[in-house]
Order: sequence, then C-alpha cells, then structure tokens
Amino acid sequence: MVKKNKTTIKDIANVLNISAAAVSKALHNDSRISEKTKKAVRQVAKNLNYQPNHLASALRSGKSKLVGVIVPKTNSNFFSATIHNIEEVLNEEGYNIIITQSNESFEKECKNIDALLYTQVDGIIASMANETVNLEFYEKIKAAGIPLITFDRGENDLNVDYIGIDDYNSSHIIVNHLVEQGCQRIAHIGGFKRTRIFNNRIRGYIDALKKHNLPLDEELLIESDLTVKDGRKKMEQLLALDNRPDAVYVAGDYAALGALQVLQEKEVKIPDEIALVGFGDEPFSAMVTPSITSVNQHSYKIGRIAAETFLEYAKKPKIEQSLNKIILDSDLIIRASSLKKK
Amino acid sequence: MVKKNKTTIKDIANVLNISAAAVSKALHNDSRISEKTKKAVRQVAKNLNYQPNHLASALRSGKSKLVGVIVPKTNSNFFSATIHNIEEVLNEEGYNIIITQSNESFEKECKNIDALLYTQVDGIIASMANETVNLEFYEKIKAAGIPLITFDRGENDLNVDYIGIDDYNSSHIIVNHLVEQGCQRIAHIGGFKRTRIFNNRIRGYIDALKKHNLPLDEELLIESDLTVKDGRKKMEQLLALDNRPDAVYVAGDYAALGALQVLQEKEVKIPDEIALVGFGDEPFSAMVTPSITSVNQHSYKIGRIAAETFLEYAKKPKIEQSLNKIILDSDLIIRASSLKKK
DNA sequence: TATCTTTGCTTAATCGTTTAAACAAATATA
DNA sequence: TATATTTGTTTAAACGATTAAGCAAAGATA
Repeated sequence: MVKKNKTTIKDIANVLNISAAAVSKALHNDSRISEKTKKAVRQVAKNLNYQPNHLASALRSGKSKLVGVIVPKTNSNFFSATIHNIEEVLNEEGYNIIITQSNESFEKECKNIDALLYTQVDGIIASMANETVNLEFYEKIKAAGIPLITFDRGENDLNVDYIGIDDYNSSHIIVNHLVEQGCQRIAHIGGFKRTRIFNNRIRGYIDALKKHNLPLDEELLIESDLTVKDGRKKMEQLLALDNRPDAVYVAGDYAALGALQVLQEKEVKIPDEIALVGFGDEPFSAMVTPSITSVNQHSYKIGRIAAETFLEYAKKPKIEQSLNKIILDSDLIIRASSLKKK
Repeated sequence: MVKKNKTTIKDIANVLNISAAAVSKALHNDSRISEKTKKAVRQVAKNLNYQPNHLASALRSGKSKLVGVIVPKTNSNFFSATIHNIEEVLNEEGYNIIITQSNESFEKECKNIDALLYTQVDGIIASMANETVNLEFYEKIKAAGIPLITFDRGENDLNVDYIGIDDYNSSHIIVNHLVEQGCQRIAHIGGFKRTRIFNNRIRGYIDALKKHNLPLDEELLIESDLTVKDGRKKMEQLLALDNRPDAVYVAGDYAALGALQVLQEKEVKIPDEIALVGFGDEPFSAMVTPSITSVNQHSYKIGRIAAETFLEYAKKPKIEQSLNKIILDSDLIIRASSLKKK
C-alpha cells in the first residue's frame, strides 16, 4: 500500500530518455517543445501518477501561490462566507488559501502571522482580533514585502488596503429606522471602543441621536464583548434602569440574541415595549422568534474585493501599499424585532 | 518601505565570514558549533531580521510540517471547535494546519485534496462532504503515503483511522429519553442514508423503537439535507399527517431549528403536543425559546484525538494504516423542547 | 614523541523544479 | 553554396536550507 518515492520530473525524463528540463517545459506547454514530446510527457506523467512538488517550484520561483487568511473566528456566518468568496476568486488564479483563526486573541494572531510568513505565503488577507492594538506583527508582514489586505476589522495606522462596510452610516440607518418606529430612548450595546469598526458604530449612534435632537444618555451607551452571555448581562443592566429604553441597538447579533432571551424571560414585549436591532445578519437572526432586525455586511462582496485587491498586487512587480479604503453600503434587514404594527 | 531580498542563511554567513553550513548548524544548536559562534549567529540573525525559508527546509527534509484539514463547512460550531483543538495539539509539535472547506460539495472536496497534496502536507485530517460517495480522491491521499485521519464523517471502506461519536447509540439515548417523557409516536427527520453517520442514526432510531415495542411507521422516517429550510419543509410534512407524531428527533440542529419555527408558527405546543430533539448542540440550540434538547459531539475530544493520532503516524518511519475506529460516547443535553413538566 | 580524540569548522551534494544560456540539427534566406 | 534563422533539445546554475563527509588544529593519551 505504501508507495513512497513519489515520481519526479526526473523519472519521467528517464522513461523517455530526455532531460528533466525538457519535461518541465513540456508540462508548462513551452512553445519550444515539440507536440510529440509534449504528448509523450503528459502520457508518462499520467501513467506514473506524477504530482508536481509545490515546495520545489515555489522555492525556485519565489512564489508559493498560497495566500494566508486571518480571521477572528470561523464559526461566524460573516467570516465563513467571506472566506468562501476569497477562496473562489483566488482558486481561479491558481492560488490556495491557508485559513487561520485568532479566536480574538492577540497572542494567537501573532503566532498565526509568524506561521504564515514562515510558510512563505504570497500575501495575507486579514481581519484583526478584538484584542489587537499593537500593530508590530502586522508591520512584519509589510516588512516581508508581501501585500496585506484588511477587511471588516482594520486599522488606519497600518496604511494598507481596507474593505468594509460603512459602520458610521449603518448606525445612522438603524437610528433612523428606530425613530421612524416611534422610539425615543434608544440604547446602544456597542463593541469595544478601541476596535475601529465598533468605535465607528458608537460615533454613528451618537451623531444620529444628535441629528434627531435626541439626548445622549450615558446610561444607555454600554461597551460589551458582544458574546451571548454579555448581551444578556448588558440587557439586564438596561432593564434595571429607572427609565428604561424603548429600543436597543446591539452591535453584534450574538449579543442581540442574548438580549432577546432576557427580554423574553422578563416578558418584555418586543418590539412594542422595547424594539431590538442587531448587527451582522447571522443566520439565526432570521430564525429566532421574533426574528431580529439586523445589518447585512455583504460578506459576498467583501471577500471578492479583498481577493481581487490581492491579485492586483500579485501582478505588480513592486508593492507600494497605502491606506486605501473601500467602503460598501450596508443593508438594514428589517424584521419583527423592530417593526411595530401600525 | 519595501524590503525585498529577504535575508538568508548565506547573508548571515557573509557577515561573520563563516560558511552557510555553520550558520545552519548554529541555528539548530548543533553540538559541534562553539558557543561563541552560536551567539554571534543568533545576534546577526536577529539584526538582519532573518526568517527561515520554510520551502527550502521542507524541500530538503521532505517534511513540510503542514497538515491539511478538510471539513464540510467552518461555520458550524462543531467543526470550528474541532479545528481549534486540532490546531492546538499540532501547533505544540511545530505543525501548522491548512483548513479547507468542501461546502458539502464533492467536486470542491476533490479540488481541496489536490491542493493539499500539491502543497506537500505531511498528513490530512478530514470529515467528508455529504455528497462524497466516490473515494477515489481519498485513495490518492493514501497512495501519496501520508497519514489520513477521518472524523465525524468517515467511511469504513477507506480503511483508515476514524474518530467519532456513537451515532447508533445516540439514537437509542434519544429515543429512550422521549419514551421516558411519555412519547409514543416518535418521528425521525434524518440525514442522507448514504452518509454513514446519518445511516447509523437511522438504524439506531429503528432499533430503539423496536426495543421499546413501538411500531416503525414509514411516514415518520424522513430523509433530509438538514438545512433550516428543509427542516421546515419536513416538519410541515409531518404536521400534515392525519396521525401526527408526538415527538420529532431531527438529525441536525439547523433542521431542528427550522422544525421549531414551523411548530411555533402553527402554535403547536412544545414539548407537550410535540417534543423536539436535535443533534450537534449548536450554540443557538441553547439560546432559542424553547431551548432545544440536543446531542453534544465532543468536538473538544475529537479534535485532540484526531491530531494526536496524526502525530503518532508522523513519528513512525513507515505508515501502515487500517480501519481503526475510536468511538466516543455522546451526551444528551436535555432542554425545554423535550422536557415535560410532571 | 607519536598517535588518537575531540572540537569546530568547511566542502559539496542534495531536495525537485525552473530557466537562462548553449548548442546541434533542420530549415529558410540571400 | 554560404549564412541566418528557427526548432527542439541539453547543460548547468539557481532557489535556501540541511547534512554527510572531510579536514585542520587543539587537546588527550600512551
């Protein structure tokens, strides 16, 4: 069963009594090799079950045809879909991707970057962990001279390409919607302020309130790690207020789900007593009862654009990156949790 | 900004006026290199920001220190957690993993296998796509002489290691539980019969009914692709029966969620009119209302064991695999959807 | 003092593929 | 017929790291 000694280009050469170089060229369809030889080479390659050795060609050419992808976690619909689309675009051009997850840990993210650089990837497409504030390791990627594309969670200071939705504006859309529904005391369970996207959502929330002449109540603006558990906790905190909110905008669907549970347990009527809006449009948001209004982040487009951006750099001989933001509009998917019957 | 020309072992050698071989040995802490030289080498390596070229060492040693992981999808809690644990174990031994998803497509899975073999991975840990019946590509892995470990979704015919839970017995545990709750007409929305794990769940269901002297009603045994959508459809189908079931055991949590939605929409009381049990213990199962009873698949253990099994082979010089099943017990997590108040 | 060991390094081959350069043979051009 | 061009191939170096083998110098042993 164990057939070690994989067949190499040399084995094919020996069978046909030609040089290894000729075989290599034949397999790459070089114009200087006769059709006859090419056919023979292909036939023998097939017979011997030849599989090219990626390590050797990558070493020689200096291109590994591998692209590293760093995401905080894969078990989120957004990231999983984004990865899928990145893969689709890159596979077409002969690239394969190495997916790594940071689990929102800075330490793990650093390890992942090292592992990817060590594997000699031709580029990295990344969405940063919540914890990441020190950009030293990302600078390492740039120092390695390979393109770095960020999406969803990026940092201006890195001065590289970024693809994401307009978080600031998304908050406006959400607040507009809630005001339209008649809500006047809108709370925000936001993500960590230090993470850019969450900061933008918070700023958008504050500015949108201002726009509608609604007062900003510090009690109603809460920072959270956006897990289900913390969503529960923060919702309980809001319910304990003397003056409860009449709407809660949660910066993540998981936390929104936690909030939903608490509201149901306390038999608060949704959306009439408190309207609820999440962010990210995870599949379960459409599936729970009541379904949760949420923001779709265009994972489809983001993945494609990130991959295409990488490919553009890959074609160029010299890489000269700069802060280049591609901001997509977001879609508010209005569902039962915020749509009041008139 | 762009520092191409990565520093190599040779650059270090030049600086110190020693040979590249000496540098290599110094970096590997060879006993035949003086402490003085070692220190100097490490210092220069650091100064020049030396990063070893994985491709070169992998080519030379024949070991890439990469392990391929194939899963149907990453946005499932089970697979995501398994991957995480595989990674944890392998990282410790200096291995990195390449995650690929088949999206339940046979074609994609084949492409992934080719890509992994091409990348010269030292082994593959895989869970097969639903669609996969042709094992030709998996045989290719074996032919390449690298270890193949399967988990969750495997095939006896492959004759390789398999780690999974006892699906057959899980069905027994579920049926026992439902009978205990007083259910007599237990339906099963199962996965595809051709997939081994789902087939085992179906067989377990049938045998468990027999054990309890319950008749097997063909109307109550339905095949499904286990998506939310299909879960809805199949539940509607069951509700349309003249003689409705009083319990439904769904072979996947997503489909169970779809079923739950339909039950709620039709205002069927859960669990009193119809009790519901899912499979896989996805996070949302605990989070929806009512929470769904489900089976925990020990993603933690499965990932660890799969990785450890690979490591064992990696240590051996010759690989001789055979059908070697490690079957773990499953845990039934009883929740509101099936627990009747007495 | 002569021989053996150990230490610390160098040389050179190697992994499998790619590719610039060389070259012989066939064909075209003047 | 002599020269230039094209065709189809070979030779050899290279990618960067590893490692068996070799070797000189220093130290140990008899």
